[in-house]
Amino acid sequence: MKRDKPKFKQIIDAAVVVIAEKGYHQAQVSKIAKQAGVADGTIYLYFKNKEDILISLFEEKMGQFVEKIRNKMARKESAVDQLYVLVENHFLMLSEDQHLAIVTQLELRQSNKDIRLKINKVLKEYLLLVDEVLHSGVESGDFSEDLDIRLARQMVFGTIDEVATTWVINEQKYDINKLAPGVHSLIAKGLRP
Amino acid sequence: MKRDKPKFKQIIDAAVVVIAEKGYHQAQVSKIAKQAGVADGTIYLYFKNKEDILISLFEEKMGQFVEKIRNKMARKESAVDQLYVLVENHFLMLSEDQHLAIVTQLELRQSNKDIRLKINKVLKEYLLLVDEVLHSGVESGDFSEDLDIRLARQMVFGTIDEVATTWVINEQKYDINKLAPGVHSLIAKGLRP
Amino acid sequence: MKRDKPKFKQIIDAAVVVIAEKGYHQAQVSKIAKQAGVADGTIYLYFKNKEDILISLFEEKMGQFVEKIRNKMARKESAVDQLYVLVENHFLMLSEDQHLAIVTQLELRQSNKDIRLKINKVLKEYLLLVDEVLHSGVESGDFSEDLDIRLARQMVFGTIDEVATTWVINEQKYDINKLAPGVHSLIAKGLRP
Amino acid sequence: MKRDKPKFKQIIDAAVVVIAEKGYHQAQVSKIAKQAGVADGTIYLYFKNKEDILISLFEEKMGQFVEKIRNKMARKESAVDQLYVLVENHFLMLSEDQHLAIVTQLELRQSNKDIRLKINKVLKEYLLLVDEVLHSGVESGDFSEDLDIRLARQMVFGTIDEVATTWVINEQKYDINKLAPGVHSLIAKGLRP
DNA sequence: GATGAATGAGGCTTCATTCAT
DNA sequence: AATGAATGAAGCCTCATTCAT
Repeated sequence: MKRDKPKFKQIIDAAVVVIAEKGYHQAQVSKIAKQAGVADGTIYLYFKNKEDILISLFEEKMGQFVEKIRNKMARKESAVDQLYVLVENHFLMLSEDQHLAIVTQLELRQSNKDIRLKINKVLKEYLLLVDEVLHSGVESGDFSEDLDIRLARQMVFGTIDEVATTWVINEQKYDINKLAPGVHSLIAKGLRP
Repeated sequence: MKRDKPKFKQIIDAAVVVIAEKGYHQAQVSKIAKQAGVADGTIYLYFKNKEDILISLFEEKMGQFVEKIRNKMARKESAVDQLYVLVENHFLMLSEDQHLAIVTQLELRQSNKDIRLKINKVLKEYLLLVDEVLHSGVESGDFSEDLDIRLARQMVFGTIDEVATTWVINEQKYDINKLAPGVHSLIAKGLRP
Repeated sequence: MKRDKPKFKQIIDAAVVVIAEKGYHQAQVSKIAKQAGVADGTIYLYFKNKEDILISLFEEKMGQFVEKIRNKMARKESAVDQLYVLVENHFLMLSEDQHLAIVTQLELRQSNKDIRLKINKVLKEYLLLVDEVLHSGVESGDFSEDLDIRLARQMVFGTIDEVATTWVINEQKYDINKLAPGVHSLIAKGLRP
Repeated sequence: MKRDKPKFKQIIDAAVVVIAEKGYHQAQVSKIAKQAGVADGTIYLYFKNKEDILISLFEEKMGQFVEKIRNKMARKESAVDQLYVLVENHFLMLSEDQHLAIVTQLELRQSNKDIRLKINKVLKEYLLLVDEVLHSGVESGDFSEDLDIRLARQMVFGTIDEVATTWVINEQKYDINKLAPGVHSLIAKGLRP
């Protein structure tokens, strides 16, 4: 499987660095190849085309992201606590990889519609995770029983995403992890019965 | 003043239509010129460059947007009611101009970092409006006294924006105006003392 | 109409020169543009793509070719004489434009299938001309009454084309016009009753 | 000798199949290797480069072709009969290997000038065969004594080749063997005293 | 003021060939 | 002898912007 070969990850990591440092439109395949330490043509042994690099990048990183959060959330009982884990780790993981934060919050958003549609599919996994917490919260009575799950999910994701994007736009000058309690509080209160 | 000449608005409106219908990356200057009924070169009598069209577009439309909402909000006394006016009219104005909704929620976001930074400056005006409501709500005791205004603003805007974007991605199939009460409720509860 | 603008012909003539001198695979668009004295992009104001240059080239030149020969043939009464005019002028026109001869006999034949199919359509016009002569010859009794027109056409064209190609491969060292009587004699005898 | 090892022929036959089925420009070395059931690198143990495959292909196939026809022609006495054998077997051998017919009549002609020049050298053997028939015909009085051998050869080859090419372009829909008498008649009459 | 023909820089991708195993 | 992963050169086309009319 291509995804398991070292060069696959090597190229994806190179793409993250190049896009973060040079910007989406300045991230030529040749620059990514150079950063990865391979020839231009080698890229195409592992990826169909440039678009495929970006989508794979998102799949790979977002996949780990969702899995990690899912695991950590499983250890908490209450939906409110799970929600805290979600917010906390979302911020934690962005702050652990500054390049990736720039790429996902800013650069990848200027990709064309095709790429964004495929990225959205990957994102669905994350949104499903949010839905699960919301459902379980409604059932346990932690959250309002007439919660519109779809709207609530949009509030949760919209808020977290906006906070993250603002942090990246401000060049990650402050510690986003410190914002987790405040964000969680705003969200959790909105969801309460 | 160029902004007041008929062709200035004519070109901006043409840009909105072309971008909404063809997408950001297919919105060439020549297409905008054709839609506006002027020659390519004429564009450059009214705008410095293509980037300037997009920023002016956002300034023009967002300016009217903020002004209208500000007026309507002024008629309400409580911060909670003002917040409702904000949400309601944000959705109302997007639903009144489907092309503009597509442009601001989807297409303009794939512009490069430079343009997005300048757009963000225009957006500040709107965010200030949110801040005002939040401040007045804190002062009146409607909202929690230890509200982190910055975070709260990000929740308000992030939520509204995410709801709007989701609606546009879903091709405006449902009536976004009907979502205003639910969105307001989620937000307002989050802000409560 | 684009075909009538001076730059259209200018670019086609440049293409003939470049292809003849550098060869089909070395005839980059930028070289053609340089030879034509225009910018690379200007090519694309007159032609859809590189393929379109080649097809237009063939259409333009072959069109004139067929028309001239048709006019000259009209002045002759007997099919045998018309056939002589055909052979004579085919050779004459190739010898008048050495570059074009190289392009049509050698270089254009290494184009891909798509281009060759479109070139074949243009060639049909020429083959129809041959068919007309053959038919009239059969009717007048100059040619055998059980002539298989299709086969006869293939002999006529195959022979003329082979003679022309051989002449070009031999770098046009001898005067191809002098071969017209011999070629005509071989062909005409083959067609006789 | 490399030519006698099984893989040599195996690769050439694979090349014929791939070129016939995918077309000249889609016949990458890797596809030929796959079809031959060897690794890409193995090709280069038997051939200097890709060009060498194509030329060897033509040599190999054309060599057999000429030899077979020469043998069959030897059994006939008169030049006219020998000419019939030539035409008949030329068509017969093309119709016996449809892939090879496509390759020699259509695909190999889009190779670059270098390859085509080398192919022409191989073709010389065949043309010499034609010359021999023509000479013997002139000597025996079957053909005109002032026959221009060079021109006559071009007529013979040009006609046969054009008939064959037309048949391949028409996807070998009809039986080319049935055309041999007609073609022979056209040619032989042209050569007569 | 208005036009629109002309400009020209810039990057993704393919594929013949090599060479360490 | 055989493999196949890795290499890297090379060119078509788009489109924002200019400027002579």
